Amino acid sequence: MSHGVAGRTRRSAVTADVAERVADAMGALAAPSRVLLLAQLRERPRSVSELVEAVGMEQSAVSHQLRVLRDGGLVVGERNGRRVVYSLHDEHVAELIDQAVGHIEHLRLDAGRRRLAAS
Amino acid sequence: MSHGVAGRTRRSAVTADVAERVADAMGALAAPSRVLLLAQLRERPRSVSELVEAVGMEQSAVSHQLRVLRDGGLVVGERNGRRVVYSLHDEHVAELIDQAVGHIEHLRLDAGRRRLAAS
DNA sequence: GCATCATATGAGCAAATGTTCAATGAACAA
DNA sequence: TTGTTCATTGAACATTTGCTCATATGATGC
Repeated sequence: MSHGVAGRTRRSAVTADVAERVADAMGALAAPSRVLLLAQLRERPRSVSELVEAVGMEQSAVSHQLRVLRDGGLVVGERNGRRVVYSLHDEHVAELIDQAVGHIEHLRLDAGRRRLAAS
Repeated sequence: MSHGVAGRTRRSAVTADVAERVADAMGALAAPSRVLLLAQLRERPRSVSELVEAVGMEQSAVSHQLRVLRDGGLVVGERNGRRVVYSLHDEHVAELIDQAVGHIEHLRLDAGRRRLAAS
């Protein structure tokens, strides 16, 4: 965990700067197309053309979205001949995806409870 | 992590439908202003006016963003006299925020390594 | 009733986002 | 070299987002 004082769950304050970076990273997960791409890469590394076939988007759109994911530090691409093989940046990203998907599963359970509760 | 048996990491496939809901939920975390609001609420429930003061946004903007968070199922608001007190929807949301912030801390360590690796 | 505080909501607008189309690059084969 | 395949990039465009301003709603007190 963070480098705080021993033991206690002492979360450092979320400054405007941190908030912006968090928003940036989450923004990378905030498009269905990118979630699909990440889900594919969570299974195993794939080349761009494999991704294109898997998610059914235009090749150009996939490249654009991969760029967003790269800039967000979520995936890395390695050239291999003509192909460029993408994979998740690391285990931590995989966990982040699991957490996000898990959140959805969790939410379905009590959907419809989201309106403002009157006094 | 999730509630699966160890080893058999059988994650259900991420369909287009799931991807869209995940993107929706992450979209709620994809604005600095909303991250700031959530960070405040993670500490303790707060009324709208408290939030306004804490994050330094206009009251109208805060209300608009709270609506997004409500629609996303991340927070709930309860009326208490003239005030409306908001809090995180549940523990799971708190964990999601921690995870997101934790991801940032994690990322700073190897920033600058995000360009496409040439062969 | 009216005045005031606390919050929500709608219109309008600038900025950001996600896609497609067209062009460019990079690796390989003939 | 030329041609082909795989991928990236930029421009244009429609859509969405997040804000401000103005107005509405709701609760409380006079």
